[in-house]
Amino acid sequence: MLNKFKELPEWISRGLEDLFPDNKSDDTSQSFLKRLELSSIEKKPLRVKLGIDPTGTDIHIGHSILFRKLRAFQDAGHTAVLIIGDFTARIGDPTGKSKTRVQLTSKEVESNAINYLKQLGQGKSPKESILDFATPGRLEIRRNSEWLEKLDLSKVIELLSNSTVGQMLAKEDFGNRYNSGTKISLHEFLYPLLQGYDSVAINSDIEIGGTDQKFNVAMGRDLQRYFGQKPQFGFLLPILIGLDGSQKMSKSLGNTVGINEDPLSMYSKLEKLPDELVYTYLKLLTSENLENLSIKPRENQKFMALKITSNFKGIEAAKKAQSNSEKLVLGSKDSLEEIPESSLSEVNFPAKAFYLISKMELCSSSSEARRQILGGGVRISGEKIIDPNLEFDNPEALIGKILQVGKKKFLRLSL
RNA sequence: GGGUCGGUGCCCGAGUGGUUAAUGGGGGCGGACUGUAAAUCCGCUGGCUACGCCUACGUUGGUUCAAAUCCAACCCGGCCCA
Repeated sequence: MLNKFKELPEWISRGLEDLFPDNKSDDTSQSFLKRLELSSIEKKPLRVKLGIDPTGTDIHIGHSILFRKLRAFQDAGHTAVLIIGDFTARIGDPTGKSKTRVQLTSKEVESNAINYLKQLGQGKSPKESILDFATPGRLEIRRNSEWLEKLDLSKVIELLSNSTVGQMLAKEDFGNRYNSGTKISLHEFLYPLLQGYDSVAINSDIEIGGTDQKFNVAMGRDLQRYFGQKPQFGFLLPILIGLDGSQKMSKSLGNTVGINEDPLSMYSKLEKLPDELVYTYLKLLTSENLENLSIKPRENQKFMALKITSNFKGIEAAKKAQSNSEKLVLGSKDSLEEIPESSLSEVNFPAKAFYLISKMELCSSSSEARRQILGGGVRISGEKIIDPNLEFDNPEALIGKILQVGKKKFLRLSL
């Protein structure tokens, strides 16, 4: 499958799912290779667009595939144009949605945006960050309210005239929703056009996106041509399947690994990834050679988890996470190097077991805590407790002990 | 705007006056097993320092000893008509 793009350098083709247009002609708006050549002849970096809508607060490793590719372009000397969709976030990308998205206020959007940039490594050295924020000329950060807010109605109508209802309904998501009788608000039709107009506003040469973005990216080409620009290339990367092994990684499905999770949690989630996905994760999220993987699935899982974790957290932290994770499984929690400590100061004594657990935030509610105890999932320093009403008169008896719910949630009690 | 159908717990979906925190499935969580997995089996799945109390079936009122279930108005969605 990599053969599909065999004439392209590895740093470009790795993980690439679709590149369009992909003609062999000499036309620099039809052949990606020619466009690349032109850029190097003219010594003019390509402008590589990636748009993010700051709708949530956490970036997960699925998103990072796109950023990794963007970074690869930066490292090759091109200019990454990161578009913060502060305006479009207020509409909400209908892509992949089965219902209308909630609209956000501009305040929420801005604080999300700042959070995103921080997660991408703003302020850090290129070595430690996901994108290169530091090298001059490699990164341009733009907010699309800059130009979208200024569009007046006549311009909007002009944009709208570039597309048809048939085209919109041909787009999978709209089509499905239309056919299943789910609401589609008119303003949602504007979204692809606005995203496309972003490409015009920044004069992009390439737009990076997930495969689900094909429609929107293609719209950018149409509009660029309409406005007399050389149309961009669509550079589509796969949508990462989440930890559940079946659905795309997405926060609302709870199958994500966030890039600002602590190393142990990141590693432990990754090391139990379904076997079928291990290869894909290695391909999309690391630069490792995929030729000589182990024949033992378990080894590969660990290798993958280690590599990805060290990508985000550094090799030291990743190794530590691996060894801690192993100890965790063997049940010898006492020997763990890093158990998060948690203070009992919020707990009123005498305290019953279920109350203690919910207060320590190992369960989401005291009822939940009660159930966990009854279900046999709670241990104090390795010893299973079965009575939710077990009472502790004072904190002294608990200090230093490890409170554990299930296999993954635990902490050491302190004053 | 008119007609019509519908809005139930994380999701889907039963229930159409009274043992109801509400059948069932999915998902999730916990336990056993295992490769820390998958598959399988078992249990749990509103909240509250709890043998009791509170909040829940679009919203607000009403009828009733009693309502998710009946009535009214309103809000939201689908479809048909304009």
